[in-house]
Amino acid sequence: MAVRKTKQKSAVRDVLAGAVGPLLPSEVLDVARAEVPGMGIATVYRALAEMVDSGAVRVVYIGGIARYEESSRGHHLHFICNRCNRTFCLGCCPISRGLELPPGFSASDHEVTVVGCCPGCSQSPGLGGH
Amino acid sequence: MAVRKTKQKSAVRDVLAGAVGPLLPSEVLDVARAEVPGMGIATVYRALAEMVDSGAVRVVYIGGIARYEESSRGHHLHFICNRCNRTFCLGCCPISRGLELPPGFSASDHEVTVVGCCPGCSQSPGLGGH
DNA sequence: TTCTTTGCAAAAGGTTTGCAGATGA
DNA sequence: TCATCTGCAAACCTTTTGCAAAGAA
Repeated sequence: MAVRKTKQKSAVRDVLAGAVGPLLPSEVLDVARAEVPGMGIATVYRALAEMVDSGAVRVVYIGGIARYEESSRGHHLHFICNRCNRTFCLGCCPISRGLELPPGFSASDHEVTVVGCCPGCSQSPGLGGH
Repeated sequence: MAVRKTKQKSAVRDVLAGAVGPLLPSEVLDVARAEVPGMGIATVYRALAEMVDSGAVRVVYIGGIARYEESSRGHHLHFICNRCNRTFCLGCCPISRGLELPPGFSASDHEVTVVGCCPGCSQSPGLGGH
């Protein structure tokens, strides 16, 4: 079960490295195809799964939809604009600095996602998608 | 498009009222069938959608999976045990009391989910599901 | 009666898997 | 060489939709 290096996996890694926020598998494929024409969606899913397993990539669920980003970016707050549907990575997570749980509960992970309106859409009412 | 009252919708409402945390549609169906034998999953989805639209029920996404709970419970912190896979509603949400966003961003909603080990599983190592 | 709702089955997404051929080491 | 990886297509699963029959008002 030796892991091999392929141009498809490199493409996926490059796409995530160049992204400004977590991406959908379909978005990864669209960009990766510029590097590897004819690449298939199954390959994207398999590459992402391998990277998540190795810890290089993290899954972020926003509104029930999985998106992927480099885990080297560290834990942070995600923001999704409900007009243009774009995702952003904001500063530090507000609950990383102290989360109080009732006795008996221990946390191993947490997710925080904020939904709202981004600066671009705030300035141009009615132009956003969706 | 007058909304009618049916035993199926009452069953869904009763199930959510008796739940200790957000439920999956399939879990709602399992319990609702005790009240309405032969009920179908499509009816559950339609009833839940109607209740979400009316504001009576809220969708909670945990690990990319949609669960439903009464919105009358107010905004709070969700906890999912990674051993027994049960969900819990904990106290107040830690970021409701002050969320700072960069200039230009405005929040209309947010989700916080914590993953970890619940009191029951902490006390009986190895017994949990999954 | 009349229009909404239901259950069934098919359709629709997104994700995963099986397989034969291509390819990295 | 040869085990891993890829692309394709089919399989899966959850959620949605079409439709005829059942049911609320």
